[in-house]
Amino acid sequence: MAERISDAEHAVMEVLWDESPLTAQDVAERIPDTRDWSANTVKTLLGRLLAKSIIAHEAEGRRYLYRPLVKREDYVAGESRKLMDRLFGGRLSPLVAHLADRDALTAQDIAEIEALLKELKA
Amino acid sequence: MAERISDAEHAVMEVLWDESPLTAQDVAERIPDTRDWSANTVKTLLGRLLAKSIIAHEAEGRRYLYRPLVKREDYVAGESRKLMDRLFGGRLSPLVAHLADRDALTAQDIAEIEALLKELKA
DNA sequence: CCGTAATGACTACGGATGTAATCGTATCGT
DNA sequence: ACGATACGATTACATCCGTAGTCATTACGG
Repeated sequence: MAERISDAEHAVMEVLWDESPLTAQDVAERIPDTRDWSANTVKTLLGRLLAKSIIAHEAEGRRYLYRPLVKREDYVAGESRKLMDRLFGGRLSPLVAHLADRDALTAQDIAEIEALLKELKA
Repeated sequence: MAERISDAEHAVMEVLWDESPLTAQDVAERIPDTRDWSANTVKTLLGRLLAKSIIAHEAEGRRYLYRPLVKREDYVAGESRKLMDRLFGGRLSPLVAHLADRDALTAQDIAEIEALLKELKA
């Protein structure tokens, strides 16, 4: 189950998380243009994701409709945690400190995070 | 310059960031036991990091002392930003929301982050 | 019915990665 | 001086990844 999603595969997943089920062609069309992929490339990636049981497909006539089996939520949670563990000893505050330091924060971000924390304390 | 550091290479870097310069053998000894690597494996990784100019070596007698050329700070910043961009549209607050939600932050974590934000607003 | 296009399956292939063995040489102990 | 040893350099090799081409089959237009 805990199969790894590669970078290219992730691009496919983002499409399917955004909308599903989709045919292979639909997926290919929705891949951001910055990735200049042939339709075949997308099909290969769908095949690999299938093999890893990260997505599933059901026949629709002579082709397939693809849908995610893994929730974006869970993927994102896993990746975030891995980063936090690997680079920040599993603690969130150093991560925040780090990014905050590098001026990744707007005033709105700050307000949002503060609200969040207030919520947590309550 | 912007050469990628693989996962195995990262383990080597952590050792060198913690203490340097070190000989290949010193590095091998300091690799966490969970990675059950032969000394040769470590040397291969040092060689690859050298090739990518992520570390440097200077002769010490008939062997080398290795030291990082890239600061951990910078590496960590890059990785954090990549994650944030890839999964959270480049915004920090959803990341915090996510991790906060999934895992109890200690009161201390909360306090630390709040202090940080207060600092930023000032 | 027949050629053509669409579609999934299979195959390809260079580069990165994880993990090491082997080789050549310099050194150290005796 | 000689054999054992310690090192770096070179080579190995299976797997994964990015990117795609080719093949077989089926449906569709004419």
